[in-house]
Amino acid sequence: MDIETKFTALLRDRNLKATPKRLELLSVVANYNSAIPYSEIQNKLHHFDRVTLYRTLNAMLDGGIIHKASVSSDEVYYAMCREYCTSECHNHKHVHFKCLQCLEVSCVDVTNPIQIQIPNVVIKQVEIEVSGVCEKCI
Amino acid sequence: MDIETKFTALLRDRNLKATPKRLELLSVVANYNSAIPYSEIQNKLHHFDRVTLYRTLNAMLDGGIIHKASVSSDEVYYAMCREYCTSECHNHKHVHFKCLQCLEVSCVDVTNPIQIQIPNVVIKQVEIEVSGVCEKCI
DNA sequence: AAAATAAACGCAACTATGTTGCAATTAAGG
DNA sequence: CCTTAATTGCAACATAGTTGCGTTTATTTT
Ligand SMILES: [Mn+2]
Ligand SMILES: [Mn+2]
Ligand SMILES: [Zn+2]
Ligand SMILES: [Zn+2]
Repeated sequence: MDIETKFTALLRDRNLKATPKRLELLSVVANYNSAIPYSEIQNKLHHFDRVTLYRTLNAMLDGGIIHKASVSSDEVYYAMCREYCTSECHNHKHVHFKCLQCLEVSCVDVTNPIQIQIPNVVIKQVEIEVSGVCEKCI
Repeated sequence: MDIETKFTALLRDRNLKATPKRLELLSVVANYNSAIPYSEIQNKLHHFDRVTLYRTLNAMLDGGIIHKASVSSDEVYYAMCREYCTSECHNHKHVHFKCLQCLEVSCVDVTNPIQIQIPNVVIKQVEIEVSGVCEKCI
């Protein structure tokens, strides 16, 4: 089964029409070797209307198909969800790493499970954003 | 030594003039019982010019006097720096917790040190954003 | 295969924050 | 009190977010 068929099935599974725009956006996000910055999506999809891009991204986020990987509140990055996610629950066990040199953001699985405890508090979600220097930039 | 004198000294230490605007902003941020959302700063300082607020916040961030406590990319929250920080290095050992119920964001010290390791990568900074339900909202 | 329908799309319009330049004001030091 | 460099307010521009609405289209129904 080719990637386009896969995306079509994925979209329909989330009750979203498999339109050319959505398939194109997904292929752009999926084919990027790391988390893709918003500006890069714009570059690659400059023929999209601004609002369409906005709504398409939101639909994918809401459908649990992509997720944000923003690190340190500058540009927003997007990456495919690997696990099964929904709008309410993005089940990511990984962390986001941003290289301060090449500005690449990637989703990284950590071996040792992160244990965070806060007294008298119910923890629902933990997001970890790591920055430093990546393998290529050392 | 009263709080205003303290802030004046703090500003001068970072080579920033201790102007009434800056002292007022700092007192607003410091007197808030948790991390203060941007909109709340605006409410309390509606007599500030938009650009002045923008530049004052930036000066405080750059001077390592306040820091951002943004959680999940909605509104930006600000809090006083407790440790000695600079623009390049905000030395925060704490995590940011956001209550999904009351939307309060707070800086929380964690007892057990968080250990994150990523192979072939130099880690410079780790930011942890926790969300859930706070003590008051349980 | 054609028709029906609900969703998706493009365009216009508006809001909000970020950002810069410049002239006027003001804090800090002598 | 004077000087000077920093700070502030205003105007102006940029960009992302957001909504409404008429048109188009993917998918379902006949
Ligand atoms: Mn990720
Ligand atoms: Mn904090
Ligand atoms: Zn790198
Ligand atoms: Zn709460």
